[in-house]
Amino acid sequence: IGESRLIARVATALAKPDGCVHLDRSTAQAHIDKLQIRDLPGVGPRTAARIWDVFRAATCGELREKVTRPQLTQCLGRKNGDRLFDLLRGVDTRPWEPRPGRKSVGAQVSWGVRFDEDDQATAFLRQLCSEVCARMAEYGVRGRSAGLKVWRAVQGAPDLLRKGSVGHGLCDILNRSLTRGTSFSGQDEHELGRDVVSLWKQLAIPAKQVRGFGVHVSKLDCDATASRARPTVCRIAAARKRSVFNIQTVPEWAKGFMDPEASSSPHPPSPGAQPIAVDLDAYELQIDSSDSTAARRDRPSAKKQRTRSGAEQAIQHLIDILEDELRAAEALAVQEASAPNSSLLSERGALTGGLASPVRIMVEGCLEDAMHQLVFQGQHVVGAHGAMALDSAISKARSLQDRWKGLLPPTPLHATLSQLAFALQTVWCAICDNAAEALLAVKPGGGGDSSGS
DNA sequence: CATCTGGCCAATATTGCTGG
DNA sequence: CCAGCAATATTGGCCAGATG
Repeated sequence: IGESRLIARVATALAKPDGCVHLDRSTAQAHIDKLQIRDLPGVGPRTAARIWDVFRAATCGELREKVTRPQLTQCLGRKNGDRLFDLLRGVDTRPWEPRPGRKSVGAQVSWGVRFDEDDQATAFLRQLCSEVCARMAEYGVRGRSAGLKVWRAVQGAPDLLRKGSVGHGLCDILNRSLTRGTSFSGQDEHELGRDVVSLWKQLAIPAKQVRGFGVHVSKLDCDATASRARPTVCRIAAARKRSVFNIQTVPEWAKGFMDPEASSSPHPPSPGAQPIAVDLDAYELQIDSSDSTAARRDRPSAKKQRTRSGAEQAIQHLIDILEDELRAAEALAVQEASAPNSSLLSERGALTGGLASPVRIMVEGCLEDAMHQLVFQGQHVVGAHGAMALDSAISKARSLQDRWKGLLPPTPLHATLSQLAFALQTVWCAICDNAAEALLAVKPGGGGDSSGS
């Protein structure tokens, strides 16, 4: 726990395993000084090497003592130099956005890729373009820029650096892109393929040296909020029926969930069931540091009070909703157990071989302690945290709330519960909306992990 | 011995900065 | 504004120690 993302990250590292550490700015500095420069966000191997070449500094403490802001901006550029100078002092102003809007669509394969002939590489690229177009069509976006990424094997690199016989091993990664006046749509597979293949030909790399390809379309001309990054179960559920999933507002489908007329769900919710959704905008949430800076002195204490109590209300609100949802889920489970063949889900399950094994949904919150594992068998919640029931998970959330009260700034715990709600909401949507199909689509044939997680 | 739990890491999917 | 490229974020697979 810290006042910035960087300090929270340092604290998290100190807290492992199985603990929790709260660092304020003054105590954080000593820990930041010990970090390797490479450990700072935004510093990769090239930047770290450059800093070593110019300043002969390997740790944050060394660099902080040796270098002025102008020296750093001269070495790394204005933006990176300024940012790194601040990070060295624990100042990290990056905002946290749980689900930023999508800005590109792509697909890449860099595992198990081997070609003998150029034609094979070209055919593979066209397939990749086809996949990208399918995703663009699914998300309903168009884009003007096509990008190609190529993994090229470093000649003579030792096999030790390769995982198994099909890993990409040590590679140079090359990027090329081009921007057009008009945009590609999901139907423009041929045009995208033509542009990407021309970028590939410009590189003139022998097909035998290729270890992977990536194709990306960016400069999207769409409502960036309409398609969220990181598609998982919710994307599949959403693609089937719903258009937007956004925890910050009550989604349309959640409203529909309450109205049997508006939903094709085979399982109309029991009377009184509430969708798990919370309007975060209704609460003023912010992380307060515990030190007394001028900014804090200037801030009215009444406002601080409101902030904290708003968050506590939000947490309570979420818990109430979760408990309502649990009751509704239990009622539905009982109803289903008494007439299993009446449900569309059961029919689909029979057709596809059913969900033979439980489906586990992992929910990771901001706090390790708040990790929950929900287990579904078919459409029934059969456990959480292994044998723990869903209500126990909620009890655990309650005990966490008590445990951290007074110590924890409001946001992290609230975020944890929001994420739990998010997952429940997503899963609940999927369950009510042909879950078997959606979940089997996630992992066709249920291969891999025997529990189908 | 099976399951739980936490952690690591490669693969995958973006995002954002700099220099021209 | 664009191309090139470095870096981050997220996911899933796997593993090993702990636990019952």
